[in-house]
Amino acid sequence: MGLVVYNTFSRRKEPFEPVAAGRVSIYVCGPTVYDLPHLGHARAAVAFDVIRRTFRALGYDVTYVMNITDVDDKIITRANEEGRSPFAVADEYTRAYQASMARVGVLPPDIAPRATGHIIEMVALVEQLIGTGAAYPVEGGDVYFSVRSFGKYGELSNRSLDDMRAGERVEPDPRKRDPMDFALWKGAKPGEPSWPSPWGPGRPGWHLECSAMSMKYLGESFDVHGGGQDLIFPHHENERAQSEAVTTAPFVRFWLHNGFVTINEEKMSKSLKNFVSLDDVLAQYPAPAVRMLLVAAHYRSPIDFSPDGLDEAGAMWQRFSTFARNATDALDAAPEIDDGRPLSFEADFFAALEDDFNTPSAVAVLFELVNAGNVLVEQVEAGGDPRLLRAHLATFSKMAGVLGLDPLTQWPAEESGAEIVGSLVESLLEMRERAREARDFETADLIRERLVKAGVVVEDRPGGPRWRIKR
RNA sequence: GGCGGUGUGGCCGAGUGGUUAGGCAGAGGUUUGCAAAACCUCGCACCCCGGUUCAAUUCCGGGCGCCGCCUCCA
Repeated sequence: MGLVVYNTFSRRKEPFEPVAAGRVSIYVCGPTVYDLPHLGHARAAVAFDVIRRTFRALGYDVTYVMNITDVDDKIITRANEEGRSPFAVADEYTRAYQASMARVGVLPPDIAPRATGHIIEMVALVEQLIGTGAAYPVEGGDVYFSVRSFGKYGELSNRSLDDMRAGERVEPDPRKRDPMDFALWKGAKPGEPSWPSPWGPGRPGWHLECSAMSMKYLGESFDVHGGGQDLIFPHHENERAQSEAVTTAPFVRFWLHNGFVTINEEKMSKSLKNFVSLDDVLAQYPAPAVRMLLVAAHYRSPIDFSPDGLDEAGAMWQRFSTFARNATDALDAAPEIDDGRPLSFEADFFAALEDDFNTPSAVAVLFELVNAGNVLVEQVEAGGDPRLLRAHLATFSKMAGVLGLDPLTQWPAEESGAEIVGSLVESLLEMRERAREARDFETADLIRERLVKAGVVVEDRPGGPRWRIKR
């Protein structure tokens, strides 16, 4: 089979072939840190986290870079509103972003470069662009990129400069040669953070950092560049223009873009003020449910956010985690034998992921395994051969882990005081067992009802009761 | 207006030229002191109109609906 990936550039699926055999270099546009991350950020982070894990599972040596944009108009605006330094704002929300993403199981990138740490590289890039005639400085310390100088401008987003001119909405800056020219470097205004440059003190334009940092860490040509669909134009178009105007080499082989999270069928975004912060969602729903919601749809499709959707995703997750636990318990009582035979589920699972990271199909395979596995659990509990179940559980763990949804290795109890709660539940269950032994079911049921009310589900098993927290 | 995407059973959501997606919810059953969990069974879906074909939800053409980008945005 082999991996096939949808490339925004060609607008079709293509067989994946990396620049260097066996290795994959990935650059994903990270957040501009001026506010708390919302569900949309989580969607992008999880989408590319799964993509990254898939590459790894397929045997590639992966280098994964996600930047932090920590100098930007909005950060400055926010800092001014709050009367503090832009650096403090950026630092606060960088931490918030990293912490929130970790909560939904996103692995930290191999490299997480910050724009402000790469001013030298960016200035050098601008100098080279001026040298080739692709950029020009103007009065006021700004430097612009000349889109007309780059013949391939518009190829990525599939639009022509002439068509776009019709859509001009703001009156063009008279200093620009073409209205579509964009700023590589912005001359400093009073009160703004700035760095010295040949064109006077200033700061980098938004697109510049990604060109400078991706090429620094991954080379002039790398394999995968990712981000939200809203970044295709102008951000990625401009990045490509800047980069290739200097190197003349193909900047990126595969452009991947994730779909949006919507609310009431409308894009979630800061400007529409309809966003839900990730932390707010996590305060009400378990993290694995949130991740399940994101993984149960294809990464290029929109996902509509709703409480019902999260509840359903939570139910799906419950089925995963219940199986893992039931299987583990059944196997604990069984002899340690493993015949190491690969199951057909594994081939189906990876075939799904190799088709443009089709996580919904992959999830379906996991459910099929869970179903077969649950049947085996009962057989093993009845004294049957544990080998097949052991293989199922191991395979399940491995595959679910590729999606970042392995109940066995992830999602430790976040609740503070979990141990205390645990011992209290155990005590109550002990009393309930005594009541049950005395056939005092009234008392036994009362205890169980109270526990259920508190969010604890009790399961009576042949070997004694078992409980779990349900939200 | 330009460009891109999309329309699947109550809901979410894959996919395919003729053969079971999967899940959630719901109904019945097995099991259980009762539950929970699990298992079994059930609903015969593919926006509309043409066309190609022995056969189309799947291909082609047209139409309608919805979403996104074209300005900062994951």
